Amino acid sequence: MKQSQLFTRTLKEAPKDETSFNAQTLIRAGFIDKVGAGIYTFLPLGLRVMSKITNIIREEINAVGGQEILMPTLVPKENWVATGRWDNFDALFKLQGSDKKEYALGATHEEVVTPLIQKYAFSYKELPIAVYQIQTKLRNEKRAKAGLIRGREFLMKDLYSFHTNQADLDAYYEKVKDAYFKIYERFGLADLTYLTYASGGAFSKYSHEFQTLISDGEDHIFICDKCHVAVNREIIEEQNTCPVCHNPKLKEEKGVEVGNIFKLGTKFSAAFDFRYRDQEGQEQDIIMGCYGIGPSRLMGTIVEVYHDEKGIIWPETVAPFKVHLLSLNEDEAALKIYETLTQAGIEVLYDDRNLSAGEKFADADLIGCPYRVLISAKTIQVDSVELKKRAEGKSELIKIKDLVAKLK
RNA sequence: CGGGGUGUGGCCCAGUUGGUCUAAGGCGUCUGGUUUGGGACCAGAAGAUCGAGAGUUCAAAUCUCUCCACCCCGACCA
Repeated sequence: MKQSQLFTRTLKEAPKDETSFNAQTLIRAGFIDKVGAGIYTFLPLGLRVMSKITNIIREEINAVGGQEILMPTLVPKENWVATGRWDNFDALFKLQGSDKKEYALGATHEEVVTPLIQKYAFSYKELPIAVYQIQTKLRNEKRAKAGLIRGREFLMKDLYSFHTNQADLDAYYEKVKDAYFKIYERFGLADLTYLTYASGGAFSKYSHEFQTLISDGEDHIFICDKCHVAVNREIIEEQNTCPVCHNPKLKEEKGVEVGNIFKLGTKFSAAFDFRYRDQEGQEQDIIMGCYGIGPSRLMGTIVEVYHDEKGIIWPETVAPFKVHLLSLNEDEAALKIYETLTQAGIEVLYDDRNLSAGEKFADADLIGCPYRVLISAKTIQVDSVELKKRAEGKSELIKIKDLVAKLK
């Protein structure tokens, strides 16, 4: 991509109607645009990052047998009434169709997925089933805050599993837990992300959150350094030692919830009277699990974790482009390198704009591609370019002919 | 939803004891030229119903009332 053609551009100063680092920086760097409180447009750079994030999630959820579907945003009132949430879920956006029929915008999808699976899974032979979607969720949060961390409209991967018995759910739950850590590992967040014990509601002792430590986090958690697990503030009263090793010395930290997995038991299947026939022909309860992870929130979290005073430092797995190519008055040679790298399958953002060197450097640091390739009169004299990692201070001269191999 | 704060060209902001505001400056944008190793320089230009509405006044960005939007703290986050 040539930067002269990229929609949109960077800002020198952040708009003052955001104070969180992730929102300020993503807006300044041209990844997102703010539409209202907790409502954002994802611009080309931002959407590229989002696609990288969702693809990684997709791969790992597919690997544990999740099948991707896409459910509607518009969910009829009767579905919510069936589970009692029409009146109890106060973050629902409700609206009325031209036929006076009422709907709520999808804030979560147990109300859609449960009757969906019910139409197909009559027998133990069909089970277990796990389906998921990556879809925009709408929640009427009383206070949106912290940029992408808590929006009123946000992207969510929600996986739902249906089982014939508790042991099967328990086993699958552990598989998904492992998949989540693989996902965080690929975002470079595994070290900072703690499996966190949270309230399990009526059907299990605990649910599990995945909390990533950030200085600006909205949640308070109590971590055990030895076991790399934590306890959420809501249950610290009853669980004041490490749930794994019973270490009583838990350290309070601030985190952001980047995932949540939940054993739902029969709560939703019962609401829809969803049962199956076992081998003896007897009717049995369906046991459910649900597993959420928010790609847009993750994007904000990654920015909160990976940055310096100059801008973002994207992990290579989610960077909008791998390479930012800067030309200092060597446009002809730079274009050749751009084409060579692109043909080699390397994602390049080529800054072909007629700007001062300092401005190009500043933008490259702000946008945060992992590698910066610089070509100037100085480097061209020795048939080279200067290669610098965004995360590191030093740069090295690389022969132009070796560049593709170096970056592959 | 309770408390606090802020609204002035696309962005940052000066002005807010009413009058000299026909609203200043910086960034960005456009035109022309000179520039190019860390946010260059010169010359010129465009761009604002001062968040909205109502009111007070000879006179309102400035005072009053109502509303709206956004930010922060808290509550909430099934």
